[in-house]
Amino acid sequence: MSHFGRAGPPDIRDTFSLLVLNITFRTTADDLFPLFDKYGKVVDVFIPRDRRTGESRGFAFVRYKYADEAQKAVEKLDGKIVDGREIMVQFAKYGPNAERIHKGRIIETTSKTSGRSRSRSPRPRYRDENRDRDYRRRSRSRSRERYDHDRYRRRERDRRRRSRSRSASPDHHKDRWRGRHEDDRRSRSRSNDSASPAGCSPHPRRTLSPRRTPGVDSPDAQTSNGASVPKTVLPHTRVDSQSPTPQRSDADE
DNA sequence: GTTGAGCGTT
Repeated sequence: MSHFGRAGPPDIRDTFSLLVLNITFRTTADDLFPLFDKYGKVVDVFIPRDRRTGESRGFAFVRYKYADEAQKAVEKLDGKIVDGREIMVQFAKYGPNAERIHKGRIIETTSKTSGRSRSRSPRPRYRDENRDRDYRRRSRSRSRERYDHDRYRRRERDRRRRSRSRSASPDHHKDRWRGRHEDDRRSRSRSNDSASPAGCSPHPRRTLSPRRTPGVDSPDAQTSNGASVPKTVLPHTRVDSQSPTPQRSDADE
């Protein structure tokens, strides 16, 4: 819907993509179109938004037909206050296929792309010396190099679910959260097993149970009882990932 | 209702 009625990339044959950063989260392509269209022929304006939340990610792609117009728009709209925020307009360094593009234009053909190598690390070359615009306020942009895109990923996760600070008392909190957010228990389950600070959540259940697999792993069970007892899985397992019904299991109040 | 580093879709 963000497009002008087009589905997917319309035509990126000789178009120049401009990356608009620092835009507000509520800025839509319709708001940027008239803005960029005034400086040149805008072929398409696309604003990547989250698949889950559906909100804008804070940047947009304005595709121009000519480089001169795009360049002009960069100098004109770069640093412009849009929706109360200072946007940053610059040529896209990466194409839709995560390929290197020159001046917002794709230099390499998509057929030549051997996999989408988004590794943009070993390329701290030209950055802005080519740009005619002055350095206005790029204090964080510099430091951004040292940071990896991991931070970006982490931020995305936070977007979905607030920062779950388990530093407090996850014991009683966990129970409450489990009852409210059962859809995210999968994520927490992985983390809780991977990262478990000492003294936070001891897992005595990890110890070998006296009876686990009757007849195969626990010959002791049948020998002891003298007969294979069809004992089902005990509630001690407490699997909060396959039990959508948090009925009384181990913690009966 | 929030946040703010970074590069994209039917």
